[in-house]
Amino acid sequence: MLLSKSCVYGLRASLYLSAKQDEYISIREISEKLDISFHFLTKILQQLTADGLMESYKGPNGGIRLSPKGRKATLLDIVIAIDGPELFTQCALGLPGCGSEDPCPLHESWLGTRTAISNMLEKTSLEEIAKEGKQNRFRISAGGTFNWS
Amino acid sequence: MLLSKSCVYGLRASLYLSAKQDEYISIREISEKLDISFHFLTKILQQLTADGLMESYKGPNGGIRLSPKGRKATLLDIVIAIDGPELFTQCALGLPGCGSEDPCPLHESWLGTRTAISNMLEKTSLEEIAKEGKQNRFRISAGGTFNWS
DNA sequence: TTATTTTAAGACAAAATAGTCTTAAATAAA
DNA sequence: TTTATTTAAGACTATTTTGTCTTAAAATAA
Repeated sequence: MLLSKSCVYGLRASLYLSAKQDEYISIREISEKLDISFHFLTKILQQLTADGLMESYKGPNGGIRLSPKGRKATLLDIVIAIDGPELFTQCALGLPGCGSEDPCPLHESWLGTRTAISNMLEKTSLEEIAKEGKQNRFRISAGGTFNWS
Repeated sequence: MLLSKSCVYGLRASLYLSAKQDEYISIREISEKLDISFHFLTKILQQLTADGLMESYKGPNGGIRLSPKGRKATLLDIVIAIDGPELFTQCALGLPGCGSEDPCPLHESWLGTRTAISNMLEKTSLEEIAKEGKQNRFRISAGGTFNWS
């Protein structure tokens, strides 16, 4: 699996929030609409909040929203916040000493491939994806029922 | 992580065997040279044997070797035998209904990226990598002590 | 103030992955 | 035949990831 489940949940929730305005959205709503365990999602979003990508507010009409930083962020920022940077820094075979001077058999092509992965995640901000989403009605749930409006 | 640990161990053992002639190599030797748990490696290699990519022989001077099929195989064949094909067939967000008619935000670029990954793993057979390895002395262990000879 | 709604935090459980250990079966050599 | 060497098989443990549940803390409104 390229991305952990936690990471995928974090990405989908970020996409959900990107379609909303600045109001706080309850995690309960997100978890129900995207069919993700509420408590599990809460933990993941706490990470993103700690990272400054989201802002939360307690109490009635509280919830979570993307911070300004989060709106400018790309999917790569979310992935690194949750799964860490290893995918984009390490040898494909996990060999500590692998490098251009002493490469594993995959070294050269892995450099290109992992750049392709990071480009894929980096090329558009959440803000921009939200715009495209409103045009293209991108799927972000298994049921495909999310309304980008 | 792109590949599971089991998968990486299987790849490194395959590369080790690719450098050898047709004789049986003991799993003990591979596990010591590549610093992989012996019993764990045994299980992984049993999978590859069951898949017809390797051949094993019990008893003194027994061991394991690549089958003719295994010599012609690519790293992609090893990866699919151990981690399964999901990485190359599924949506990046794991959404069941994602497809060109109803895509997730990553759908289009993921098609290209996952092809890049599979090309990376598919472009050379173990046989060919072994030739290159003998020229380039590719690293396949953390210590980097493997002798392609 | 009191009750309600929400996130925060952390204990706990379940499932998947990774790793260890013991015994069985096959083979070869003494 | 007996012993040693090797893979096969499976029970078992440890760790990581995923998921659940309870309580605390903050905020709002009655």
